[in-house]
Parts: sequence; structure tokens; C-alpha cells
Amino acid sequence: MKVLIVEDDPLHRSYLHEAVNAALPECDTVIEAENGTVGEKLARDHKSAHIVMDLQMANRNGIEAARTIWKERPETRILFWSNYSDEAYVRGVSRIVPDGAAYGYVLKSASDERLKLALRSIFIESQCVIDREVRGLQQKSLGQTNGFTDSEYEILVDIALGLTDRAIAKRRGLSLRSVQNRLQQLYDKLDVYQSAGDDHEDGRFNLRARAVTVAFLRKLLNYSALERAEAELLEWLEGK
Amino acid sequence: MKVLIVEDDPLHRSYLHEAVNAALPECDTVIEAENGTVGEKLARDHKSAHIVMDLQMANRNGIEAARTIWKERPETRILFWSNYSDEAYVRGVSRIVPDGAAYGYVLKSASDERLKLALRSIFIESQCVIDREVRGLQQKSLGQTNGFTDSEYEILVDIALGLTDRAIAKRRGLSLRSVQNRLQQLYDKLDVYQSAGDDHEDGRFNLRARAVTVAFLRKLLNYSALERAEAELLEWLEGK
DNA sequence: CAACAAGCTGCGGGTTTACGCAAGACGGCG
DNA sequence: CGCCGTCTTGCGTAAACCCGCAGCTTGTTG
Repeated sequence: MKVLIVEDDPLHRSYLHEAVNAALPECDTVIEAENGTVGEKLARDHKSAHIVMDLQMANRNGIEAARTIWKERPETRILFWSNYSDEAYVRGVSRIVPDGAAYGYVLKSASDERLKLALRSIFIESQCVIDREVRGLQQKSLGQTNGFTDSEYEILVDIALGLTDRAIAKRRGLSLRSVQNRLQQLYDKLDVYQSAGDDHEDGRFNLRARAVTVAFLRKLLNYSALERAEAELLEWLEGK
Repeated sequence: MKVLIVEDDPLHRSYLHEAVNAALPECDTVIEAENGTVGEKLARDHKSAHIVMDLQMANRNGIEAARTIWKERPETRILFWSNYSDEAYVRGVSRIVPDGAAYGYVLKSASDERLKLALRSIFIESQCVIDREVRGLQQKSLGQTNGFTDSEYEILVDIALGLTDRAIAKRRGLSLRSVQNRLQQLYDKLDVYQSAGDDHEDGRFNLRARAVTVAFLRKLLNYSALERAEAELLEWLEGK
């Protein structure tokens, strides 16, 4: 049994290496990659079916890497090991996991014990192991309570990228007015109004810009989500 | 001699602990704090004059902590040890360092050797040690070439927060038109036009929102900068 | 001092946003 | 089938935004 570790911090990498050795005596080879690009390559070369993946990496982040790896071999088992439980990450991951795949999401703040347990559960028992904190987000996000619809999230990303209403309409195949409807709906959910209102119409907010910032502060968006969205946008612009 | 380590990742914390022991035999006590708040408290209690500080921490980030520590005791020596060299961080740090203080900025990707050298230079020799990569940014940022003026940066933050032109004018004591002038200037520098232009006026960008995103992607802004700015904004709103 | 660059300001107008109102379209559900 | 909620779309308006033009105030320089 082989395990591939994709993680850019050397300290965390060696920590993971030890944890894998300790938790999985049946593992005879551990390979390390220090960024997403190398990780993809090694995964391909070694046909390794067991991966521990950091999410936030400079060169190519874990979500990107996982997506291409899963595209090639959907049965690969991946344990995501991340510092954060931003909704942006959680949404990003659950968007790419193939049907029925075994995967896990463990926070770096978890204990040694929990990490080792997760390693065994996923790699040996083919179970999904999701950190409870992350799990909470997932429910809220995919459910409806206070969560964001895909279409709301979509338009959030679009204005974050700086598209005009018209451009969004064209991109998503909607009318101008529909786009604006969704925007209002978004503003509503993000509570952009009240924070603005106060008493006088003195210092009202620019709703569009404010929405993006609020989303950021609430970790609905983060750097890597933006980066991904920007890449998709450019791609779309290519295809006119 | 006492050294205080403020860092939320346990792995990195113990690594730093070892590095301090190895580099500074004259150091007899090492104290650890796992977030900014605790860091401030310990710095006060121990009157420790030597601090190694992580920048990105969940509870209270390094810049905030350093600011209050320096406010109380400006001669404190602080070595910032960070994962990133975002312009937002660099700008944040150089905004708060007191006149003539000895401080340092080393990236986590630096070698053991370099870290130990920096520790000695700052704590023993009272020299400033700035990672060359960071140094580059500083020059560009504070100089003029392709860099951003304080007023440009200021207005960038303001629109990022979602303020209207009018609100910005009121906050900064300018006329509406002046605010818009600065905006144009900002759009210019961020190259928001060309990326929009293309050939037809088909899919033009919303300049305001686009500017924020571009700034984000270029790491002129980041989460912690936004967080700080938001706090300042609220404070300002209090004072009407 | 004259000349010039740089920043602030008002005016005016074209474009984009935000949003109320109302008329369809689609999908359950009793 | 008819009723109802959700989603989409068009029309129209007030506000906000983007920006060219031109007059003023500074600070700098020869």
C-alpha cells in the first residue's frame, strides 16, 4: 500500500509522514509532493490510490489537484487536511467529489488520534470522515436554512469578479432583470441593508461592493475561490 | 534573556522553540502563546523585550498584537515570521513599526540558518532584518514606481469596504469629485480598463468591483487587511 | 516672479444600478 | 383542473457611478 502526501509546509509534511507510518503499518511506501502540480504528476505515475492533500498551497491548490486526479481515477481516496473550514473550501470540495467516492476532511487543529483514525477509516475501511465542524457547514450550505443556493452563490462570484449586470446576463443566459433579481435576493441574505441603513441616509453602502466584502468576511469567499473563478472567467472569455 | 513566541500552529511553535534555543544560548526562558490575545497579555506580564510573532492567526492577528505591544513599549524587538509576503501584510507591518525600532520579517520558507541568523541579528545586535523578497515589495510600495500612494491605497480600502463615493468623501474630508478622481487614478494603476476593453463594449467590467478583485488577486489586499479596515470603519461609524 | 505640475472642486451628461410594479411561465398539490 | 408559490422578464424611475472640461489653490523650480 502506497500513500501520497501533498503538502507544501515541510514541517507539516514530515508530521504527516510520521502519522501515516504510525497509523498504517500496512503502508510500505510514502511519497511526498510539495505542491499541487507535483502531486498530480506523482499520483499519475504511481497510480497511488491513497492521498493526503493540503488545501491551501501556493503553486496549485488542493482542490484543483484533487479535481484532475479524480477526473482520471475517480476511485482514488483523498483525505483533505486543512487549516480552515471556510465555507468557500467546503463548497469547493463537495463540488468535485465523485459519486460514491471515499474521502475525508480533517482540520489541522485535530488531535493526532483523530487524524490517525481518519487515515484508517478512509484508506482501509473506505468510509467518509468529515470533521464535525466542516460537516456543520456542509449541512447549512447544501440545505436551505440560512444557506446559499447555487444560483445565489453563482451570482455572488460573478459580481466579485467585477462583471456588470449585462455581462452576467450574457454569461448565465438570463435577462438583465433576472440578474438584478438575484442580486437583490443576495443582498437580502447577506444583510447588506441594515448595516447600511442606520438612521439617516447619510452613509449608505454601495450594495454591490459591500456584498462581496461581507461574503469575504463571512468566509463564503476566499482567495482560492476567487482565483478559481477568475480562471473560469478567462476561459469563458476565450470562447467569446 | 527571555523570548516570547506567538504562533498558533503547534508544529511551528515547537520548531521555533528549538530554533530559539539553538540560536540563542543566552536565552534562559522561552514563553509560548497560541494567539494574539494571549501574546499581548504575556508580553505585558513578562515585560519581555524579544518576541517572535506569526502574522496570520485566527484569534487576533500578529499585526494587531504587535501594534498594542509596541504602543506600550516601543523598544520591544519583534521578529515577524510569516508564510506570505503579501503586499497587504508588508504594508500593514511597516505602518505600525515605531521610529528606530529593531524588527525583522522572515518568511517561513527560509532556511533554518537564515532564521537563526535573523534571531541573533535582531535580538542581540538590534539590527533590522528584512527578507529580501519582502524588502523588494517594501521598496516598490513605499517608493513610487508602479507602487501605490497612501491615498490610493486608502481609497482602495474604502471601496473594498463597500462605501459609496459620498460616504468616502465625508470620511476623508474631500469633495465628491475628488473621490472620483482618486478612483479613476486607482482604476488606471490597477489596469482595470484593458482587461475589460477587449474589442466590443460587450462585456465591460464593473470598474469598482473589478478593482477590488484585481487588488485581491495581486495581494494588495487580503483577509486580515479587510478585517482591520472593517474594524476601523465601525469605529468611525460610532463616532458618527 | 513667472511658469509649471499636481491636486481639489463644480458642472454637465451618458451609463449603470437598484428596485417597485405587473404580466407571463413552470411545477406541484389538493 | 384551478390555485399558489417560485422564477423570469419588461417597463420605468431615481439614485449612483464614470468621466471630460475648466477654473482654483498649492508647492516647486528656473
